[in-house]
Amino acid sequence: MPEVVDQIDTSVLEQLLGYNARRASLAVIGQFLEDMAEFNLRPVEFSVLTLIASNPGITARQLCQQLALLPPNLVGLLNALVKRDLIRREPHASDRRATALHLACGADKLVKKAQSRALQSDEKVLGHLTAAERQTLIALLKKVYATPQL
Amino acid sequence: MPEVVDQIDTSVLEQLLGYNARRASLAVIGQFLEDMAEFNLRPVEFSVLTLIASNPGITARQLCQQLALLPPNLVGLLNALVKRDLIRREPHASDRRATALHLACGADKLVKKAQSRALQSDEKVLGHLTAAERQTLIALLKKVYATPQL
DNA sequence: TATTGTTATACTCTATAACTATA
DNA sequence: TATAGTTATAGAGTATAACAATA
Repeated sequence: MPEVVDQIDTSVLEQLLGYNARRASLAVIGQFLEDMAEFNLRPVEFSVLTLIASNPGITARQLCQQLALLPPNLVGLLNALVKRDLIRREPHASDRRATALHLACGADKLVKKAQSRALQSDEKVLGHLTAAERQTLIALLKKVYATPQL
Repeated sequence: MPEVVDQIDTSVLEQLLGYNARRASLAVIGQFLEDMAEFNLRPVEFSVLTLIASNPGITARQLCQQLALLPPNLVGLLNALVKRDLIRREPHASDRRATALHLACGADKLVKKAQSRALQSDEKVLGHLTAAERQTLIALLKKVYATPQL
């Protein structure tokens, strides 16, 4: 039993998926936060704006399902985006309980810029991976979460 | 512009590393929490115990660096593990400011069981991936976080 | 009776400043 | 002067219960 630890043995942790996934996520999110600071967008806000841009009229419930958010936690986020004139709430066409979410006029420009910046952020983190490796990585991540766990 | 969204278009998000990494992490951590409930160990507690087991005498500062924790947030976690008789704090051999962390007597048995269970948990999440795919996934995740971002 | 959105609230996780004792 | 550990505290993220309006 060594009295003083100099080199840390992480061999057990390093073979576990969760440990590696968490450390990779920290690296990706850290770079994302840095690159998105100019737009003042956190990852969830970026995802919400992107889904609204690609799916005009989407409801809060659909956003919650897609992004694994709980409805009470989405309310304040949407309020903030409305206050920043990035989105607007409109009456839903067929369900008067729901609200249809749309980008505010002019917000599509900012969203496009942010999306381009997000791709650049990925580029930084994945810069030392080949194109094939990147595709493989994303495909394998999808395979992890896109399958019913039964 | 569709009035009602039925099928959600996630094509933009799905090409981004952060989105896929987050969803994969949620799946992995969810399974981990379920499988570790019997031991009442959260992911961070499991990692701390594993590092102490593999590195007897490791200091709190070394744990913080390895697991990306902030010192104030580790204190309570270690206190709880001491109270549960899983670890003990001992004087450091060469630095009287530091404390050397060790597993408590008998805790190695629980840690080994938990590590075995963690591997089983990975097995569930990765069950539909081939052995080669799993190795590739972990290797690529390491490549993402183990490289200087410059 | 079930669902959408909302309020209020609590619990966990993460972050910062400041202190002590040692180096 | 710098570092290891600690305290107190604040903020962000995530969770449940309950309500009004609508299906």
